[in-house]
Amino acid sequence: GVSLSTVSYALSGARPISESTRDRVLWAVDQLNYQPNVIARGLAGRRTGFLALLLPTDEAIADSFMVDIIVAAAETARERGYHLLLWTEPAGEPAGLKDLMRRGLIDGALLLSVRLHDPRVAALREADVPLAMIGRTQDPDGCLYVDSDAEQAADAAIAYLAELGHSTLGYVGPPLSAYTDGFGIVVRVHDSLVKSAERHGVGLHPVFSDLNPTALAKAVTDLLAEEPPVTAVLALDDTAVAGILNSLRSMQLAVPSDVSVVGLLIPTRAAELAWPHLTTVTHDPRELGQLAASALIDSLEGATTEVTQILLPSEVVERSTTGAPPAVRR
Amino acid sequence: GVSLSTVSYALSGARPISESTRDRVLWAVDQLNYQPNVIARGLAGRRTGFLALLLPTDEAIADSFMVDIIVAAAETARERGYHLLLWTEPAGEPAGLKDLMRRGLIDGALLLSVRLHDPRVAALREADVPLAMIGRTQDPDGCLYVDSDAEQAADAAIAYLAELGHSTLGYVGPPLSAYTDGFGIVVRVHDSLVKSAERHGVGLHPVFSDLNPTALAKAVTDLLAEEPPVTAVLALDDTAVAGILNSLRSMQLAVPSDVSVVGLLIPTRAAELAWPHLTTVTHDPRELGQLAASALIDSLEGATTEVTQILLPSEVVERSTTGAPPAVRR
DNA sequence: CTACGCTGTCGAAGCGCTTCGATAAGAGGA
DNA sequence: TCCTCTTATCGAAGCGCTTCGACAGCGTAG
Repeated sequence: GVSLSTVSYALSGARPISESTRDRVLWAVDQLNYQPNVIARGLAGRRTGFLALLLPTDEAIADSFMVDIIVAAAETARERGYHLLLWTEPAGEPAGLKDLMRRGLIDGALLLSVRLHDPRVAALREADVPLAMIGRTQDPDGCLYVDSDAEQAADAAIAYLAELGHSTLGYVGPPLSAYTDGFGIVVRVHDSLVKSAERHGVGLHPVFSDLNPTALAKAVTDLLAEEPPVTAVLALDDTAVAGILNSLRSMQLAVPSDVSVVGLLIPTRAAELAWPHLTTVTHDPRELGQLAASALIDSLEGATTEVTQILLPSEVVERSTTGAPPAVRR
Repeated sequence: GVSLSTVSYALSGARPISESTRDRVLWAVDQLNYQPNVIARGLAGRRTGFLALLLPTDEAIADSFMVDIIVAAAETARERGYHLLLWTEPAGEPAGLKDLMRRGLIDGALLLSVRLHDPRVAALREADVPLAMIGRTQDPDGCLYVDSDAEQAADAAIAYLAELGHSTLGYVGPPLSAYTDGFGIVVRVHDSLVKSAERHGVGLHPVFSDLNPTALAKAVTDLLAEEPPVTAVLALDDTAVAGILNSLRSMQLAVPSDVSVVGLLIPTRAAELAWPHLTTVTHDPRELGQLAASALIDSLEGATTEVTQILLPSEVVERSTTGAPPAVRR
């Protein structure tokens, strides 16, 4: 019983509508089970309600918990009335990305697996598409991001092990290619570990290893051959941790009485699948996805004027792979 | 230099256009770097170019390789000019799904983690939305699907172990809730294992276990306490396999000389992360995603009249966890 | 040489919404 | 009482494309 435009205003609230009219409109909407057509709305308005989730396909680091980030982001988007579009492309050359944006399809983009120098960021900023990074570039000034606080996590791990009495630590990092490719988390964790070890006055031996069992066994052997030998091993990836635990077992070394093991930025689920249950510095992929989607939508809707930059703190959760170093050197 | 409609026909091929005109149009398109607006196209035509990827959030079985399926499906969709929309919702009550369809947003849907009785299928068919299942319902007649051939996989595993000389097998299946919830793959693998064992004249002891190390250790202990004790253990999930291998190690049992272990439907990547490298009946999540997306798009575009129903065969890949049973009973 | 069909092109309508400018109705000041 | 200023509502234009019906131009058959 009202005009088309009145309905539109009643639903969007873009212009004042009297309470009685709005009530009638809402009643009718409810009665007819009316769902506005997303496509038409996108055409007419400037906003489309689509967010792109940029998923690099040239990803070197296997992350079995990526799916948690994705699902959490999708859920958050949906709750707030947005749709998440999956866009798979090599991060190195985001050619298709430019087409995507020229098509006027998306309101914003969520970047996964951000590298220190990520060409996608430049492409998006150039096209003036709002974006949120899960991770961050080397210089994320003025750019919205949600990331793990690698510095804090590394420091917490070192402090914890130092406190336990360990004075010589090993770090099994990803293969060197991950550093040269510029994966932020890898570089930041490594650098922070080195700094923290110095600050806490403990020795740190970093090695770079592929994720296969043979390479990991070699890495562990090398660390134990140091003089003095390491009494605790840190690792960044749940696969690496599994390999390290296996290696130690096959060397007849007990965890944690001979060697302690700490997983950096490992989700609870993974920590509890390991055996013994892994002491970790925590990491919550769902929170990462959820916060990033929220922040992006906030900035899209102008809810916040400031640029959201969140570093998620982590804490040490002691499980069964850590203890005091052995009293007598082997 | 031509009319709007001519351009449209030249690009879509919906009506015959002379070669010279088409060439001019294509040249101009290329010159101007023109990208048709997906939204407008969706509004005007009947097709929108969006496919929904239905991701259940009430999923009981942790599948670390879901992300491979998703990425493969997204890549395939993109190659063929479609966009993949992530739609997360409990599979049990697909209320939001109906809204999605009423909105006229999607051309078709890809169902992940299909259950034997999946309410999503009914909802989609009622709304006349074409769908492709990754997995299949109990009675998938007339419905497009791509699934692992659980029957064949189970039979291959049993045949392989029987051939090696094992006569008493154990199967560590997921918790009973997975059966009552009706996860197709779980039920089919279980039933097929039982049938195949009978056919090959070997004993089979199925146990149902949670995925945590304690429960798995208990399951393994139970199996080894059978009379005669099992000499080979099958499992369906890579997490379960890891737990089983750990349990055996801590019982001082050697793999494969004391006990053989076979992973059912495990991707190569997971098999090679285990230690020792796991003998598996193969499973390719990427192929699943790719084929399902292809099949859905084919049917959307009327490329095939028949209903695609693919059962992907798997084969036994012998790695380092299987061998002949021990000559002397422990 | 005319009539007919065919192919290739064009113009216009419309997909379902948003948004702008305009208008009617009511409130307040002179 | 008349005029002005609000406030709530309406009508119409248009977002960028597809698609239908129409029509011009040409070849072919009668």
